[in-house]
Amino acid sequence: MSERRVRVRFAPSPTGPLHIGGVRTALYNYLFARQHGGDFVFRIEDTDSSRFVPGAEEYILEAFAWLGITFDEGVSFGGEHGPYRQSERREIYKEYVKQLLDSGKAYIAFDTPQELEAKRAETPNFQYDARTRLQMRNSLTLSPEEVEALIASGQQYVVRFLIEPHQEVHVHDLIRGEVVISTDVLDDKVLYKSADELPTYHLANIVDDHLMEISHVIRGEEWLPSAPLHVLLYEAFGWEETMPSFAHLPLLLKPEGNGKLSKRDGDRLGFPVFPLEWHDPKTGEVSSGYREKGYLPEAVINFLALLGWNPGNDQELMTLQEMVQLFDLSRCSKAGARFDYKKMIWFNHEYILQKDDSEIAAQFQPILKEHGIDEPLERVEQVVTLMKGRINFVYELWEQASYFFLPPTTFDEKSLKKWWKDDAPTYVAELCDFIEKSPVFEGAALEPLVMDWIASKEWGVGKVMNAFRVTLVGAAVGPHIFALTDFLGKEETLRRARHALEVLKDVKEG
RNA sequence: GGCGCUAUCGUCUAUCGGCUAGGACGAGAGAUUUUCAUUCUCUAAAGCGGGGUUCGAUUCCCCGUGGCGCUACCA
Repeated sequence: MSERRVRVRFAPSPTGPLHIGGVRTALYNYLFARQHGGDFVFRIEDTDSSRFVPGAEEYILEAFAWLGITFDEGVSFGGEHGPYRQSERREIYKEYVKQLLDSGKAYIAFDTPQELEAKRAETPNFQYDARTRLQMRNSLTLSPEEVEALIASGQQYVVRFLIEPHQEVHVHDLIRGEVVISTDVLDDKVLYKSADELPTYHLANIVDDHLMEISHVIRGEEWLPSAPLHVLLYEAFGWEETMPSFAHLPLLLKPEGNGKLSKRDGDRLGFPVFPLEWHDPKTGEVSSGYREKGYLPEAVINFLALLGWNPGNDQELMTLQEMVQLFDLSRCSKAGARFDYKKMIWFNHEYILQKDDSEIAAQFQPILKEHGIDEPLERVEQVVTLMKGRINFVYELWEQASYFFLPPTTFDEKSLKKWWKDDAPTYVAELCDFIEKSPVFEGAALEPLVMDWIASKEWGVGKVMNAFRVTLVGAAVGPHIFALTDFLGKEETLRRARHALEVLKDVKEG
C-alpha cells in the first residue's frame, strides 16, 4: 500500500459558492498530493439534478485559481480518468448498480417518498433496514414477475444497499484512529434512483474513487458517519485491496455561539465565508467574498491551513511551498475549530507587510483612480512605503493616506483643539517663511535646520510641528512630517500651509 | 431520541507520562515618538467533573458532563 501512487480529489457539488470550509479541505488535499508527488483530481458531484445551480462550477474553479490551489486532472483540466462530472457518468454507474443487484448485495424498492414519509411519521425511529425491509414494497418481498411488471409499467424505483445486521465495520482513520460501528445502526441506503437515472452520492463516490484510483480520501468530519457505509460498499464490490485510506477533518465552527460555520454567519458577523463574492442567480442575493473584501489569497490560505493543523513548532507564517513540506495528517487536530476572523485580519496585515511595495502600489493605484486621482506608480509606491505598516487591507490606504494626494478641505476638530492654539498661526506662518527661504528643502537636510530654528525661537517642537501638520493633513495624524513634505514638494507644502492659515482664520472668527 | 466524533488560556494551538503548562491572535499596561499609527517590552489568561492505571497524569482507560456531526430518493 505504501507503493501506491498518491491520488487525492476534491469533489464539490455545484449547488452554490464554495464554502470556506471546503477551501480548507481542498487545501489539505492539495498539500498532501504535492508533498507526495501525487495527483490532485477535481471532480464535480452533480448527482442531484434538482440542486444544480448554474455558475457554481465556474465559481469554484475561479476561486481555486485565485487562491493558487492547482489541480492535475479533472473537470476543465483533462486527464485519463474522465469524464469527471458525475452527470456524464450515468452509464458507468448503471453497470455497477447492476453488479450489486446481480450479486444480491442490493435490491429494488418501490416505496414512494410519500409512503416513506408516512411510515416515518407513524413509526418512531423508523429506519429502512433488516428489521423493516420485509414489510416494504421491494424485490425482497415481491416476486420477480411482479417486480418486472412494475418496472415495465413505468413505476419509479430506487436501488437500496442491503446491509447485513450484527456485523462490525472498522474504519481506519488517519486522524482519529480506528472507528468501529455496528451495521445494526445503518440503514439500507438508496444507491440509485430510476427517476433521473442517477446514483446517489454514496454509490457515485465509491465507484469514482475506485475508477479514478484515489488513494486517500481527505474530507470533512460530517462524512464520518457514512464512512462505514462506504467501507461496506468497497467490500461489496470486492475492492478491499485498493480501498483508499480515510482522513476526516475537524469542522470549522462559528466564531461565537453554537454550530458549524454557515453561509449566514459571514455577513452577519462582518467577514466573508466565501472566497469570492457570490451573486445568487435565483434570489439575486449577494454574499461577500475574501477577494472583494481585500484579503490576499496567501493570507487566506495561511490562516486556513492553521485551522486544524500546525507544523509542530511556533511558526505561523509560511508559504504554500513551506506548507507542502511541513504538512502532516497526523498533526491535524480532532476537535472542531472556531473561525477566528480577527486572526485572519492579522494574517492579512502580515502578508501586506511582506509584499513588495510596488505590488501593493499596483493594487492601490486603481483605488486612487476610482477617486479621480491619477498618479504614477512611483509616487503611489512612495506612499505605500510610508503607510503600509499601519494597514490591514490595501483599501485602508485610501482612508489613511488620501491627504497625500488631496489637500485637506476640512480640519479635524479634536486636532484643532489640541494643536491649533493662539500662537499656532504665528508658528506656521513663520515656519513657511523659513522654509521658503531655506537653501534646502529635502527632509533629511531641512529637518535639522528647522529644529535649530525652533530651538532658537524657544518654541516647543511639538507645538510648531503639530500645528504645521494640521495645516498639511487636516488632522493630527500621519507619517513623519518631513517624509510628507518630501512627497508634497516645496510648492505644495507651502501652498497647503498658507491656504490652511487663511481658512482657519475665518473659522476662528466665525 | 439513536449512533459517532470530540474536550488545554476568550480564540487557534504546543506538550506524544515528569510542568515553573509554551507560542500566536485578541485584551490590558508601559517604553519610544513632534501627531496618529507602527515597533518594542511586560502583564493577565487554560488542562470540564469523577473514578481508575502508574512512583508520577494535561497526556493512557472508564463513567459522567459539555460541544460538534450524522440520522433524506442532499451532498
